[in-house]
Amino acid sequence: MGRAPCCEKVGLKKGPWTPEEDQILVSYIQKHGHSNWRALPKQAGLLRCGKSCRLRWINYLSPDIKRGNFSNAEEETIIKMHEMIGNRWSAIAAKLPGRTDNEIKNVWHTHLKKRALKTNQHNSERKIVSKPKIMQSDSNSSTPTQSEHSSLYCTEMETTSACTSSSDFSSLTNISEGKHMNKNTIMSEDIESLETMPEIDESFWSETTTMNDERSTMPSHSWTISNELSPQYPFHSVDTFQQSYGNSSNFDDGMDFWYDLFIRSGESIELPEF
DNA sequence: AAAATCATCAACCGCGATCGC
DNA sequence: TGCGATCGCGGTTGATGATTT
Repeated sequence: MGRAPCCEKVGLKKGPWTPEEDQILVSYIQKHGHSNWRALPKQAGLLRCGKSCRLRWINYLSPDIKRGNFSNAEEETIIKMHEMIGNRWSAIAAKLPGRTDNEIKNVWHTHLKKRALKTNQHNSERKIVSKPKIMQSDSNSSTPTQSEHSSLYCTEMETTSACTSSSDFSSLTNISEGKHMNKNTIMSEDIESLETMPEIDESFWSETTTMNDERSTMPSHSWTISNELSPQYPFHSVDTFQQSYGNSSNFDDGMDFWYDLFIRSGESIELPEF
C-alpha cells in the first residue's frame, strides 16, 4: 500500500487564499484551535487541505507574525546563523520572533545569499594575501595546551568548501574553571551565554597553519580564541577549533554540534563519540 | 508603449520524523 | 512492535509586479 495523499486531489481548492477563506480560518482557529490540521478544513467548512491551512496560518494569518522589512540586525542574524547551521530555516526562524521559516528562506534566496557571497569573496581574497600567524603555546598558562585538546571543527564558514572532510571533538575542556569536563558534555551555561553572544570580529580568532603529519600533503588549520577576549564569549568549553584536512571524520557531525548549541537550552548536552 | 527580463514571495510538493492505535 | 496517519521541514514553482530594453 502506497503512501496516503496529503489531501484529496479532487474538489479541493489550490492557489492564493481569498479574504473570505482567511476569515473563516482565523475565526475557526480562534474558537477551536488547531489540534488536527487534517480535520480542520472540513470542520471549518473550507475547501482546502489541512496542509494548505496550516501553511496559511503559520506563514500569514497567525497574530505572532511580524510584518514589514527585515532590520539589519535580523539580516545579520540570518547570515551568521546560516553560516553556522546552513539551510535549517526553522532553527533560524526560532531565533527571530515573528519571522517564519518560509519568509527567511525567501529573504535569503532573494537578498542575503548574494550579500553573503560577496562578503565571502572579499574575505577569501584578503586571506590569500595575508600570511597566517603562528601561535606559540604558552606552557605557563593555565589554559591547556593545544595538544591537550583533541579539538573541534572549522568554524570559519567562509572556508566551508575546504572544510568538508573533518571534525573531531572527542575531548572538551572547561577553560573557565580550569578543569577537564566529562568527555562529550557541554554545560548549560555555554548554551545560555550564546543568547547574549557579542559580535565576533577578526580579533577574536588567531589562525594557525601547520603540517602536523609528514605523510599528509594537506596542512592542519586551527583557530584559537584570543586569551584576552575569550571571557566575553560563550565558549567555556572550547578554546581551539582545529581543522585537519584529510581526516576521515564527518563534517556534518560538526554542524550538528553547533546546531545543538544554538537550539537547545537548560540542560547539559551529550555529544556523540567519534 | 510594448515586450522581455528580473525580482519577489505565497503556496505547493515530497519526504522524513513522530505520533498513536 | 508494526504500521498508517499526521506533522513539519526544506526545496521548488508559478503568479505578479517592477524594471529594463
